[in-house]
Amino acid sequence: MSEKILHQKKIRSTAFRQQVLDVFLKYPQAISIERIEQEIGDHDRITLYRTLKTFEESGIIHEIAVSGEEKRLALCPEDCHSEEPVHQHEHIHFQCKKCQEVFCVDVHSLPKITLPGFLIDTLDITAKGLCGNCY
Amino acid sequence: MSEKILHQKKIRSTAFRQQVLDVFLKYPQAISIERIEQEIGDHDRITLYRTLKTFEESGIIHEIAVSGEEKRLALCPEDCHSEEPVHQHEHIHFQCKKCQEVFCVDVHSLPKITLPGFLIDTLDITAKGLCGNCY
DNA sequence: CTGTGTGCAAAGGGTTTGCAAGTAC
DNA sequence: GTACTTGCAAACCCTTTGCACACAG
Repeated sequence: MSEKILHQKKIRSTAFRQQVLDVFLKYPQAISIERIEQEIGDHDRITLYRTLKTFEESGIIHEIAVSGEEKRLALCPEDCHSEEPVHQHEHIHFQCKKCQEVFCVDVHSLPKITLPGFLIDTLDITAKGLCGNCY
Repeated sequence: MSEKILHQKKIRSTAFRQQVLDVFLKYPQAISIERIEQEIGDHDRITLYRTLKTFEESGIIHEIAVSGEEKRLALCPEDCHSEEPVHQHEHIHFQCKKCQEVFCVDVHSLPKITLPGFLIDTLDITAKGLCGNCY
């Protein structure tokens, strides 16, 4: 599975990359680098950083900034071919105030917002509240 | 002005804090730590970090996470009494794709979003596009 | 075989901690 | 006077860079 994805995204399939990608496939939510490190056990941290950077540039994962907390990473939707620094997905992020987990949630349409004096192109929305496991 | 705000927020008014606060008062947009450092000239970096932390805890400023970029800081609305780690304001953030500046923009009402399986409490929205100076 | 990925060492840079001296109130 | 703030030194830790070796295709 992970091997297939790597080929599909046109990057070399190595044991380490498969291992890292498997962590993303295992979790439905957005995860921190710390979590990844716990999951893959003994490893070279430098290689991990380079792997994550490659994944991001290849449109495999995207970064989610969370105010006051460390950033999270999550799988992109399968159809992401973005080589742009900021990926465009039709989804929003949800952070649970209790368990702190961050989820990517697909939505059919994003709300429309207009601001006088600004030309809005894209929306990046992070909702907060309680996830299904916590209420 | 800055002295008044510091008293109002019940923290000691020192020369350094006034200097830092003046930078925020000078800029309408959210600024990076780098920008603050440029503005205040020669200074002790450690004291600056502690000052910013104090400001954040006192509800004077709030942090804005921007994916792939360094975080920004901006003044809270005057009525912010939030001692919570995450402040609640009825505004959204806007980042210009050309000049990269981040603005806090007041809105009368935030859009309503519902997600099956999630209980949404607050929305954190960052719009991207072009600001008035860039189009 | 050739270009790419990996792992180690070292360096870089932002941020935090400890503590003594200075300052607001 | 007392508690808080500042500034310096040092430490921390995440992240990047350089380079030789290993490996995918």
